[in-house]
Amino acid sequence: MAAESWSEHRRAAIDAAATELCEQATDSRSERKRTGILTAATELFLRNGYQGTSMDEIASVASVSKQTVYKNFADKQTLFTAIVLGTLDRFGEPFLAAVDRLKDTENLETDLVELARGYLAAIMRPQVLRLRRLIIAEADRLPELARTYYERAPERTIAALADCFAQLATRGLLSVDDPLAAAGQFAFLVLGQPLDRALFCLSDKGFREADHNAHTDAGVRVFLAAYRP
Amino acid sequence: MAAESWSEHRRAAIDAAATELCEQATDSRSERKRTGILTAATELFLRNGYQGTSMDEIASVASVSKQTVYKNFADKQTLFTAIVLGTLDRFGEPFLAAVDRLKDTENLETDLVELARGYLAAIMRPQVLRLRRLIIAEADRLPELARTYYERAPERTIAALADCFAQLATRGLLSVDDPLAAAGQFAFLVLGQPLDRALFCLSDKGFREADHNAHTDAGVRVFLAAYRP
DNA sequence: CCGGTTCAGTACTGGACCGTACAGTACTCG
DNA sequence: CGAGTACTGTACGGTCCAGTACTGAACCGG
Repeated sequence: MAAESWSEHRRAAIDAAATELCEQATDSRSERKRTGILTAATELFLRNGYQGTSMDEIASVASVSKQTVYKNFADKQTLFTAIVLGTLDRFGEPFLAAVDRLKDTENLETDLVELARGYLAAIMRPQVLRLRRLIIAEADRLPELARTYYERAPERTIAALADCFAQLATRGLLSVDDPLAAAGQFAFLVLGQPLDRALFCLSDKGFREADHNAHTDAGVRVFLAAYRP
Repeated sequence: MAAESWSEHRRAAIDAAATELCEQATDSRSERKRTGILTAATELFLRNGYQGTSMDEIASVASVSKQTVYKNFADKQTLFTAIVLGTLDRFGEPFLAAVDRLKDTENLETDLVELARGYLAAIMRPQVLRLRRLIIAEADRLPELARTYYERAPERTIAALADCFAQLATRGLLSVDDPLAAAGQFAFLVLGQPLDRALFCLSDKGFREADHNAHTDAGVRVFLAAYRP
């Protein structure tokens, strides 16, 4: 039963990612309705939360009958997980590519700062923050989903960083004996405080770019102080 | 209106803290009922969340009529904020004292590791984690409460750490020019990854004490590499 | 021990919302 | 163009829950 629900998650996620990617191409009417439901539901879930969003509302915003919603998604949870896993994949990829590029850096310090700034900017986007909060909020009701998110977003990113740091170590640019630990330290030196604050004060725009840059630079400085050969 | 609701929060918090502190002393019947409601509601809110807890349930667990609940607390939100601010004060104090003691350390490295371990252990207690998740989950509905929690828990702790680091700097034991930034870095080197993971996988007991200690020690090592004179 | 207050128990109101049913309409494809 | 499918609109059943109303009983100060 758990496995069945799980494979359903996977399918839904793949569908979501696919439809999101090709936006509104040569799709039949059904497909267009489906994407309309997905975008409307994404918007509403991210803005009003899971409990705060009703299926009637989703149908209304998507300009679709409620019955059509239920024809495409068995129930509210299925729709929700489809959206979470879809947006997850959509936002995660670009940064992983940036991490991979860092392996070949010619100027570690500069590029590491740039990577860190991009990392922070990526995770501090309101949509990403809202998604994070949403999943944390529903982690009791949907533990499987929360775990999947954790594995496919933060953990995956840190693993990629670790891979990168290991590579840099073989090039003699870093001196790390435990790349995974170093990656975690790097991530939370850069993200920790802003992310924590944002989880509580999402509405607050108080953090300006300048602060973020200063914070990021200081974090990288500490990291390099510990791991520069 | 905002100010009024705010002062109500304050009063409720003070009441809660007071009643919690003197446990079950020489209180009149009303007071005993009130504490009963608070403990029952705390238990239920922390275990089942805000939406997952009904006022009927609270009354039932507290062995009290629903009307009595409403006589003591105007509505569900008021009761909730009273509990959050009460438990906040109850859990925050001990660690702040430990931070203060570090100012007079004779062996910085050892004591810093010990402090870090205590910090992590304190924040990884299930009750604290649940409270954190609860507040994050309701941050949209109760932004004022979320902000208050942030200021009185994480921010306050980091400020205390900064104060301590500044003191250690004057003693020549650390070399910090921005104590607040250093405190934030210390905090998230130690807490960041375990806390982030726990927010998503609360049920998962996967993190053992040994892992925590190794993680903490590594974090302190990085911190000292950057800030040792 | 007595008069007023407080409380338990319970029932009720009003509303939100998930998921389904159904009858009629629009679309698609052979 | 016609058969079959998908969609609309609306209404409905069932459930849950916050907050109120009311009655009789327990408590407490004087």
